[in-house]
Amino acid sequence: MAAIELEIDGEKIVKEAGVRAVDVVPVPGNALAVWVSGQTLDLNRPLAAGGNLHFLTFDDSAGRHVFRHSSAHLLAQAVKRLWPEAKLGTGPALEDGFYYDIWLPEPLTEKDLPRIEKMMRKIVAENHAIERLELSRDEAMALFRDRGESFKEEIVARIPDDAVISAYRQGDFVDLCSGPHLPRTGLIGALKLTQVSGAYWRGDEKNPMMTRIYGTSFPDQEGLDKHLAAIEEAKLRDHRKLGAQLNLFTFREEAPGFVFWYPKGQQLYRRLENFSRQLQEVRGYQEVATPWIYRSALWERSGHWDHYRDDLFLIHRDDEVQGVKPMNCPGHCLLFKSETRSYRDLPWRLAEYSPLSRYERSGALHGLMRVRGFHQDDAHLFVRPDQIREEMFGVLDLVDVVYRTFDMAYEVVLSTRPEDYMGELALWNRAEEELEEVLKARGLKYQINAGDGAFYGPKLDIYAVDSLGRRWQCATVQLDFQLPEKFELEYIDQDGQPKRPVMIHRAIMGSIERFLGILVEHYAGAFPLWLAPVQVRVLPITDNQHEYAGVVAQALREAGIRVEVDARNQKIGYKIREAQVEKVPEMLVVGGRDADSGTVSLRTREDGDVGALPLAEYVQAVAERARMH
RNA sequence: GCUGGCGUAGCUCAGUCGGUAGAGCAACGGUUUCGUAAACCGUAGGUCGUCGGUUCAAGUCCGACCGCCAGCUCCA
Repeated sequence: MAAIELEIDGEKIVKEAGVRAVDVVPVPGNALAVWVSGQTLDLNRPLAAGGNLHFLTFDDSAGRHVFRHSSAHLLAQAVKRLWPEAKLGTGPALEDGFYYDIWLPEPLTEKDLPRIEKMMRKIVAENHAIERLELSRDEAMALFRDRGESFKEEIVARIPDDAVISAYRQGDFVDLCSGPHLPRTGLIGALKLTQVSGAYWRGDEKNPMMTRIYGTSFPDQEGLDKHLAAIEEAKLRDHRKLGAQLNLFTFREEAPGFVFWYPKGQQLYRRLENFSRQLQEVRGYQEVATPWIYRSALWERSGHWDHYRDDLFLIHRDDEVQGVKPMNCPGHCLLFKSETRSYRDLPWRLAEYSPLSRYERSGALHGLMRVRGFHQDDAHLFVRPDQIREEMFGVLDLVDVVYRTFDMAYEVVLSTRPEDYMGELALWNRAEEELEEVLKARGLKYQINAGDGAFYGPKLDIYAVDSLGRRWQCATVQLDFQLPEKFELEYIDQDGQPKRPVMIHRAIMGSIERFLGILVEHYAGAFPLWLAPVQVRVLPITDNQHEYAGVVAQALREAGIRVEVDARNQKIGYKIREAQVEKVPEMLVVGGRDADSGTVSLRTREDGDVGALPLAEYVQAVAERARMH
């Protein structure tokens, strides 16, 4: 056998070809798989050629992926033992767990999960070696036919001719899989099945419904416990739950998908909207308001009728059909057209916060995150082609200010020309180049999703990262070369000739409803002082301090602070508890001592009792704190 | 929209075998006047999601519909 040279952590060793990574691993316990020459391989896979070996552990995302993928196989093996007539679909690893789609003769419920977990643990204890098999297509077909795995046969049939067909065996179980996998089932130290639901085979409603079982797994119990605690934390932060507890909003079955804002929620909502107005005014945006119902001819012209019709709320009156707007762009195009525009008028930046409606399918509705009636911090920029770069720069600046204000990091994805693009290729190329230049000029790291742009222009999607590390797509910036065509928009250029402007669709928060939902979860309902619907609550200790509490509140109101007095006949501990539960940022306890000396005893949501200070001093300080954002 | 689960007081939930509705919190009334996370006593509150069916009798069993939850799908 030929000798091959392997490099591990900078050290070179020479071995015979066919040596396995597991034979040369420096720390045997931790390694789950190996990264060599651009691919992850099983530790047991014989190495044909030399190269740089990097051993993957649970700390590597690729290592976790292998671990969870093997966990999915373990799940399938357990289910097959319990229900031999089960037929396997597919079972991939997820970001922090795994699932397996399995056809079963009877539906499962969560009550069945402990039984399956128990069987999984048994198979872990049996500690089977996990072994890779390479098969010809005929062998693979025969193998899965014998086992009654009709879905697997279907997958085998779809594998391209030049691909290697592999399967993995562990004890009595074999699954079609390209791998890689853990060397032994015994490595899966802690696991939990989390939920069960339905999913169509290959994601198509016309196909049979499979049972999808979700789970997660870790090398040890500690990791699993931490993960489950994090899930609990996320549940506690669920904006639907907090929204009800904090009296921000509610939903009613009389209007599914539409929000009822309570005064405190509306206060927050207005705050966000005004924050956006304030930023945009400074940057030369002009706010407009355009109609919210248009005759169908408008939607035909804009292209919505063809592409978006099922999502429109339609109104049939007087033998004609009208549609409630799902977005503002057509209205803004009509405004642009209403006068002759000069090249000097551009860029023209139109902002609008009007209500928008989209008929989301009933199963898609989800609290504030997916509604049928909403508003966006929407704007359209009508620009000359030579202005694209500078305007994009300005938009990204706005994005940066907004997300920094809410203490959120963000990630940018550039989506480029799809195959079915429309418009001039030269314009596309130039625009894409300029977008990249702007991203680089701003020092932003970005990913490219080649071919994922809209047919009418390339776009930037911006993902906000919240305090739990979750990503939310909020801001989006889309160049549009098509809508100006459809609406025959023109400006008169310097040379006296009519030219076609480019449109930039952009939203920073996106849907303000949804953004507020994200903020509720991001802050766990404890909004920073400048946003909090009630900034200060005054808590008189007895009825004797009601008059003084009124004086305190009035002084704060005059300083622009949103303040409430809790004048109920309750003990101070009760009032404090309630204010804490409602996450009021600052509480002022006022008793006889304070009334006599003109002080307030400050207690903050985060730090508890701070102590007494003169009223005037507090008013000035809190007004200062409330300004910072 | 599809599959599964759920729907009882404002909220969180109990309600056995089909026999006619229950608790805590909140609300309201009273007592208490209190210094940093829940005082005490009392009162009131229900078309058991809606409609239909089975039954002497339905919160409970059956069907349809509505809404919510999870997932799928969708999100030009």
